[in-house]
Amino acid sequence: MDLSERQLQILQAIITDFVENAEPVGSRSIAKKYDLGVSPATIRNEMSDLEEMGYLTHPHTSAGRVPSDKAYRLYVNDLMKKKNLSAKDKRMINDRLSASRDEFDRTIRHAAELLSEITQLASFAMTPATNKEVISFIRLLPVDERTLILMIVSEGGHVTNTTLRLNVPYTQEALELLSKNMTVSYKGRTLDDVLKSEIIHDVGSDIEALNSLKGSVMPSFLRTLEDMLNVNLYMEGMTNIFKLPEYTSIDRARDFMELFARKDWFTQKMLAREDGVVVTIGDENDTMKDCSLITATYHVDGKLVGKIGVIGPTRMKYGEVTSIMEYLTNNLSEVFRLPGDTGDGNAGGKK
Amino acid sequence: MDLSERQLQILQAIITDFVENAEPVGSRSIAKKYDLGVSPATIRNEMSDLEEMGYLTHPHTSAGRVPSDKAYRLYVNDLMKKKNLSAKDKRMINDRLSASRDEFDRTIRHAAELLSEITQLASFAMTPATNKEVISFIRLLPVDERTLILMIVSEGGHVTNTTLRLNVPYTQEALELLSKNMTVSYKGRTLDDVLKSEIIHDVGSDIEALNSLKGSVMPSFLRTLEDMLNVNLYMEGMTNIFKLPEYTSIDRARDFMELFARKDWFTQKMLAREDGVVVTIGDENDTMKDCSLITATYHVDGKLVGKIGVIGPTRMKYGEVTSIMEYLTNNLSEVFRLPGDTGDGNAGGKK
DNA sequence: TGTTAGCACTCATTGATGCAGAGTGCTAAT
DNA sequence: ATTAGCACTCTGCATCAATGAGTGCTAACA
Repeated sequence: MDLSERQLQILQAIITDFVENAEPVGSRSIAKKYDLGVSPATIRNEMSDLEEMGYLTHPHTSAGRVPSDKAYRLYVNDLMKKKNLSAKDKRMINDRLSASRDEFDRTIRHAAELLSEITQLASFAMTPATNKEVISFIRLLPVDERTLILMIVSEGGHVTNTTLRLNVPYTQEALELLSKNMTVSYKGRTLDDVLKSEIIHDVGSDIEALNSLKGSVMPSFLRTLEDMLNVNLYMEGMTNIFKLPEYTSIDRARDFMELFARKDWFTQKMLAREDGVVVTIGDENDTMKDCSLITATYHVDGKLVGKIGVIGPTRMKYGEVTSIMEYLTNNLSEVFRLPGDTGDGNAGGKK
Repeated sequence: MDLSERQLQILQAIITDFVENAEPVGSRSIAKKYDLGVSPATIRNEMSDLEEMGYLTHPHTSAGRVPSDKAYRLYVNDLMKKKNLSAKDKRMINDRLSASRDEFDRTIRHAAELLSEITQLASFAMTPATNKEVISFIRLLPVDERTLILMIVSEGGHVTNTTLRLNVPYTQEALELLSKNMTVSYKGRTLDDVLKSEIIHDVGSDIEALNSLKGSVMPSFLRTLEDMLNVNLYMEGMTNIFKLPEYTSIDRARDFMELFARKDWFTQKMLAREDGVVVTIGDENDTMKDCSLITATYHVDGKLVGKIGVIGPTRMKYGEVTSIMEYLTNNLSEVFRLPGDTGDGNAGGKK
């Protein structure tokens, strides 16, 4: 039982209107504003049918209709048309992104800022990181006689470091030895691999000083590896949502904020989403039932995948936002493609 | 015109009561709850005097009294008595802090978490960083033929790194040369010194590849130096404030959140505060007029100074919170003192 | 048979009104 | 100097009626 052309038109009108004004929309105002050539009464009848089919709901008897999650889903799948970005927005994206093109994390953060600025919603961006990332090398650098820096670098150039302060002094030689020792052991392995395997304990040695140092460094090494999995998550424009009528209730607002205070949980959640532009609406998100979430992926050297996203109420300008995100991620992927690379994988990387 | 003993007692009672219940307190309830041996009428008279002197205010004629900023100031200076921490809190602080004692940033973050957990307020912690920090060495590490890591380490072991992606490939030799070259040039100088001076352009060389590489790296070097000034700021428990009655108004809550969205502004603000436990109340903070702010400093190797703080409404348990913060920062400073160090400065550091 | 006008009905919102309760300020008595 | 007593003020809450937006149904219409 498909929807008739007219029903689609009416549904679209209701969605458009509700997205704009955040208030239940009545038959009369639809008839007036959108030129459908039928009377309010007819629209009422159609609305009644649409409600029966689950596309609309009724806050109470004498209120107008509100689109349901199902309606938004239909809209996103079939009705929505991509909006062309304004020249201003395009320019802004181009300029702001390329301004910092040579510094990875900064670029990503700018992207999130841009996204929340343009959409006036809350946004986030995360750097690409997966448990499949491959360790390139490990360095231990001396600071003072008891302090040292542990640094792990992946093949993609992702760096994590920890400053360690030991109880006992170490020797320069032991440090260098361990540094090489560890690089040899772990180079080329994925994070996953290292974290799950027991090889940690394999790297025994006959040199006393080395073993002692190793004993101190290893626990932090593991934690630092885990840190590497904790991608950087930049959140921007969280306070934008306070401006929306759906969040004038303090409880709603608090729930929303608390969701994001749990950064790692949120990160996990987002990493699990599929690639490309993905829209989930209301109930489709098990938590955040009254939010919609749009995520998109960008590529680094045409391969490693990072995520960027927008969160807002289900009442959201899907067409606009997805267009912006598409443009933005394309631009990002472009920025992160090495010159001369055609996108065929990890070009330019170590063999 | 000092306050009489009785006036102080009454004022203290009002503050205690208001801090507890967040509601204007009347003469009758003071007389009942706090055993002052006088009738409500007497208390009323005294309250009237206290109001005239600016210690109390009146939301409206028939409401009870509310302590003013001036009253809180008096309380903090003279009336407040340090509270002994519960054994539970002490144990929690000891355990949680020392669990991660060897990893600096993690410890700091834990400290902020602890603080907001115990006080049920919003808290922050920042790692020590000053423009007086001294550069220890600079490393350039290869990732792939166009990607490299720029790493700056200060004498305190503070690390900042940036991953750079160049337009043209670099050579291994040039990289190593530049690395040494830069270390020689900047080692021992303070951040301030380097950022303000023009020496950046001095490091000319006759090797072509080196100069070209340097041209690409230098702008990022400066930005990375600036990043070093941007201390890490950890904010915790921001959502706690939603539970407070003074922030049930969405506008208040939004103002509060927006303050912290401006991280760098906030950081600057906090760095400017004096050392030790500092309490500023209401109007004493030029922004955040209805908040109180308590900051305290901790030491690293008895020298470098980091900050930790709590933000909440002026109605706050000053005695408790300051005690907690004192205990916590002492503990932190202890954790960050090298074994054997007696606190006489940068012990164990490079000569 | 699909469309529309008309009308009764529903329900949230708004503003006025009145009342209860908490608290003050003043006065007069102790 | 303290206190009891009382008039007065102001908020908060509940009640009530009016308003208006919007539906659902029925009957007329093309």
